[in-house]
Amino acid sequence: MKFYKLNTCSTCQLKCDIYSALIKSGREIKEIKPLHAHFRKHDIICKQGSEVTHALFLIKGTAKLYIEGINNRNIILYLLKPPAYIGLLSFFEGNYYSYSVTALEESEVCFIELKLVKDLYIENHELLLSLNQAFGKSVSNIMKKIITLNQKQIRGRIAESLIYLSNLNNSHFFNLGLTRKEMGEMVAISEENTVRLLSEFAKETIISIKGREVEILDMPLLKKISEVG
Amino acid sequence: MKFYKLNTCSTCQLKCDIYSALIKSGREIKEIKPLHAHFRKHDIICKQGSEVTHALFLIKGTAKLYIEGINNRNIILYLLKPPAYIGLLSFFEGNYYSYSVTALEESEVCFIELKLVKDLYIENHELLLSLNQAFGKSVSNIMKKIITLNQKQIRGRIAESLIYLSNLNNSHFFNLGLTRKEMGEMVAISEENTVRLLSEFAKETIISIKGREVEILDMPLLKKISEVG
DNA sequence: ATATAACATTGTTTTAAAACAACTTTTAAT
DNA sequence: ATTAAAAGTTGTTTTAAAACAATGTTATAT
Repeated sequence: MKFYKLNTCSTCQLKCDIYSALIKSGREIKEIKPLHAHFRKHDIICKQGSEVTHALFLIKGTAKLYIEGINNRNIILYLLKPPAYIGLLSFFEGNYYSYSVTALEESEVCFIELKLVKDLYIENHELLLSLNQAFGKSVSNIMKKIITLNQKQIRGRIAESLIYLSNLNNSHFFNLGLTRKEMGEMVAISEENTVRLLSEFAKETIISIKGREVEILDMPLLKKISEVG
Repeated sequence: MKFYKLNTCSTCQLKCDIYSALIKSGREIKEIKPLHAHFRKHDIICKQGSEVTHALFLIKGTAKLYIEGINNRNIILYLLKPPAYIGLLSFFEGNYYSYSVTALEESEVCFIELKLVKDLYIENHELLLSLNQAFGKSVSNIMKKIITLNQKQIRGRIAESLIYLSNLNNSHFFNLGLTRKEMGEMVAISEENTVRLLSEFAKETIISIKGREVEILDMPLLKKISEVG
């Protein structure tokens, strides 16, 4: 986190659930004291094992959420684009993050004091329910991920992550936004095999790839590959 | 589920959080209409993909919670012993179970209408918070599991599951309660390698095993093996 | 009591994917 | 503009674990 500034919700374009809850609660906006922090590429937004002190909300940019494993090997669970709760999975869990989040590009994050959020959702169960919804959705995705990582072959796994990125970008044409290594970390594949498979898919004209610019040429086939394993 | 009976909370020895919330809410106990169902060994308590209609609470017995993967290959996430919320992870998520739960021995499960629980926790955020706590705890365990499954070698993984079972039973001497195949499913190892490793550990006098009766003889070494990978 | 199915074991072969190595290209910093 | 450091690529070797195969053992049901 290189620099940050105090912000007010009034000037923030992205009205989050917490803001709505605040308004409903009849409290003063100034009570919220949101801190907007800027993160540069590669900056750590929150660190596995560290204490959860604020609710974090991604306002701008992209970030990767990953578990830090053994021998500096990471597994990326998913990518975050605004609006997104960053600390969500660790939020109810307890006091420490069970994963890390790092900015993939210039990003902006709103820090809201945890105590305030807790006070708010005790008054306003709608907020809590909406947090729970998002929470549960993540869990469901993680279940699918466990199966993918353990039971699909690398070809199917790479196919799957290409589909994931295509959905995330709402287009068959998109920029990876990740290094080949990170791309591999999304589905627990070595960097080398990631490169190899992307080239393979390109040679088979399933995708076209130039640098990090990808176009999916045959989505049905890609889906098939991803399903078979 | 072979047979079941209507029960009242008054006769139930295991006073759950839902019961406490009900009392606090000032409602009548009879409102809760809990259905106690008996399950035999191998019976499915809830099925991946099916609708979530009740809150399930394990009262007696043991059950395995697992994801059904590709080609009938399952991954057991954890075992359940009373008192335990069964449907918890899918509870907030939405309408369908993202995993299955099956009884490992004669078990008893209390079914409580979902609507009632939701009404209750909207009135009583303590209930919701306690559900969330348990929920978050599960998530944290799953994170660790992902790393274990992907980054540890089978020796380390078997060591880990032996430690897990030892903790679950609060003793260095316990009955596996699982077939070798299921034991393997806890850490994504083939049945054959599971057998092999258990014999190997026995030969190295790290454990002693006769049938399903296990005694851990050298816990420090087992922990070391589990940590190294 | 006997048959049948489920569970357990052990040695051997195959295979998928990592690791290694050597090199090129791109990007960032001074 | 030059150099250093990331990032990307491709062929080869190694390895861990699954799959296969064959057989033994223990439950379970009739």
